[in-house]
Amino acid sequence: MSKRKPLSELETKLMRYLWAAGPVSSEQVREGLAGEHPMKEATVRTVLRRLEEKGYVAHEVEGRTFIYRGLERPEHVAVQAIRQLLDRFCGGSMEQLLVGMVDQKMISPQELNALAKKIAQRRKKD
Amino acid sequence: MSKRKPLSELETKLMRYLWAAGPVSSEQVREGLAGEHPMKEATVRTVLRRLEEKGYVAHEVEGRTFIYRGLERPEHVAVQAIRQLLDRFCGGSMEQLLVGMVDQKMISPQELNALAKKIAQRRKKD
DNA sequence: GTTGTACTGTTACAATACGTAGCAGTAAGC
DNA sequence: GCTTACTGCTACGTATTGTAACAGTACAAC
Repeated sequence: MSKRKPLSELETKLMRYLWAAGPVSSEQVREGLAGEHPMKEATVRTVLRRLEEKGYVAHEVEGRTFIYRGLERPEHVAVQAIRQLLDRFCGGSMEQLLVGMVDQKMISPQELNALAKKIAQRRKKD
Repeated sequence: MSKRKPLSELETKLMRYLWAAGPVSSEQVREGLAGEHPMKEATVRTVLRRLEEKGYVAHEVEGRTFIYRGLERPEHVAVQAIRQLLDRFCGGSMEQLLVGMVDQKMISPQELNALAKKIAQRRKKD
């Protein structure tokens, strides 16, 4: 059940680029990240391959070129990671976690309340 | 700014024990985890030392013995990790993250709403 | 149809991180 | 002094990560 290997630092960078730029070739990835993190093209391909092994991306062949795309929305990856955090640090208690967020001023009680309402509202339209 | 190394699997186990058991010696940690994860005492001490280097625990000397304690509440460690997740995967948007949680049925809109209210209520008493 | 060219497939290797310890040193108590 | 109970320092195999070269192959252009 989605007990996937976590993303390393560099892998995360590539994923972010994939999510932002949509389906791209390895060369495009290299160019896109050249400023932030220069790599040889072979390096990029290795990381992409590993990402595919880990199940985060897939590729399709276009002509002779592999076009990669992220398999999941970033929020989903984040949420899966949070699920682990919950178990590991908060005994699975979502309340504890939210309280912690408020404590650390990650979000104010007002904002939290407003967001919760907003989300509930939007959900009603099913 | 709190750009700390993350906890490994085993390190997390030790932290959980420290949080649950309060200030303890390395030997106590070993005994406490003997069922779940048997280790030699030297191993326990190495992990504790690394935890201290990473800034998760501190020790004080009692007689000849080091007594370790966790520096932060577990929820805080979780929240810090979430902060990173937010930046890395949701462009810092808390809303996106909460929506993701609801999408993946980590929490229902109703529960979220109720918790938000509860937390806001409790906060008012300052 | 030979020769580049543009890709992918395979393999390698150094640097960390992790789990697991051993051994040396030292202070305390007997 | 000798033993005990600790800590300090060091080591080491394995896995992961970042980095990449080299080999093979198919299309493209002569």
